[in-house]
Amino acid sequence: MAHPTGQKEETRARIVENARKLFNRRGFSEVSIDEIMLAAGLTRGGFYNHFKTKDELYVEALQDFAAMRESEHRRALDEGISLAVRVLESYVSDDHRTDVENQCPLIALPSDVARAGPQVRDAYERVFRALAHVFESGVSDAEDMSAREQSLAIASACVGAMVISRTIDNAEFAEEICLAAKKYLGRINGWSASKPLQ
Amino acid sequence: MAHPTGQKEETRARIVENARKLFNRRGFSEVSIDEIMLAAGLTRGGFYNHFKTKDELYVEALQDFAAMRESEHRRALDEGISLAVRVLESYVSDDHRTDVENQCPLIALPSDVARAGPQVRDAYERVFRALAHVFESGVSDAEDMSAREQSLAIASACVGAMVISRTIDNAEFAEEICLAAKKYLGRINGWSASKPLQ
DNA sequence: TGTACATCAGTGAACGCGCGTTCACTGATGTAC
DNA sequence: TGTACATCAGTGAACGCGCGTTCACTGATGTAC
Repeated sequence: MAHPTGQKEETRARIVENARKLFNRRGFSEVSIDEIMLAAGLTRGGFYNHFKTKDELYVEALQDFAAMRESEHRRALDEGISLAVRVLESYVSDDHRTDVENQCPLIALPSDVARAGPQVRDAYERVFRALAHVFESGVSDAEDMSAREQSLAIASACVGAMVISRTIDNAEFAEEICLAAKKYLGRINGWSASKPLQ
Repeated sequence: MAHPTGQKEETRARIVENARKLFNRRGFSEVSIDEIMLAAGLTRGGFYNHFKTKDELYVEALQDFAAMRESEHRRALDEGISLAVRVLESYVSDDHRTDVENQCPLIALPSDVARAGPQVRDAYERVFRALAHVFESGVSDAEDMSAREQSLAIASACVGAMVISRTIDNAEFAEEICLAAKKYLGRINGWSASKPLQ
């Protein structure tokens, strides 16, 4: 080893982070390796010291996000915090809509992922499961619908509202959709910011 | 005019239709003009007799879909048919999920459109408004939420369920999400296949 | 009705360009002695 | 402690390839006479 310990890992992480942000903003195939490396303060050629292919980086970027979210949720759970309300509030929000770089990839990349390989799709599914899991703990089993079923519907509704509002050009209408969805879901579940569960 | 009347229009429509299906399946930038023209039984070079750029075709494909849906809805309205239930049933369904080529572009192309120009995004918005409009007629104003607000939430929830379930690799899970969302939305609104509104 | 001509939808080769990937090289830094 | 050497993360030129777009050409068909 003729290099400082951990430097390679740090560089790799920097590439992944910059890639995630660029992918979020402009999509997988529209972002070149050149751009990613430049954003990370490096040059084209070095990419292949870290990744075998561009696809491998894509998987990595999604897994990274999934792991981050999972550990956030685990931490909150350990502290006994009920997340359902606060996740709904922050996920389906104008801040989240406009913060493109750090947006949830469920929102930023659905079409890209739908056409990608199984590893990429698995990583995406993992992010979705984490989101649904949060809601599952915020609802109760009902006679005609299990908490799990409800959580899948709620999570996909959150994603849908954000996907649509990110795609709509008209900011006012985008915001309206965002707010309507938040209100609708909160109302159904008896959730509100002022009256959090537990 | 040294050519049969309407032939050029017919050819153009064939190109648009094939493009729409290919875009739905694989996305805008992943489909080449060569492929589209081949699918329409023509060769590369002729494309520019019909369109100035590839982007123009993209707009056309979306507008075509929007117009089709709008006229379908108008026809149903004229016949006094309430569409909310039947659109929910058919939109959030496994048939719709797997029929990739004829799928609603709201589901197939959100990320692509989010990065496209204003004309493309306007055409996409038009498709969404048509969907929301259908639901608006199926709900009533409530004390805390107008019918319009509810319809935006419902429409975006439908799209979300389908976007997620199309992206998920695992068919069983995809189907579960689809069914859960349909059940959830139907139940909230007192809609069911056996008990349609009106 | 028959013939010469004009039109233009469609053809296919060619062009630039950008991108993913490869590769020979560099030079800073850790290690052996 | 000081010096020679080995390593390997990072560099940047070069490669193929595919794609959007252009363009000179073709040939079937409608029109003029």
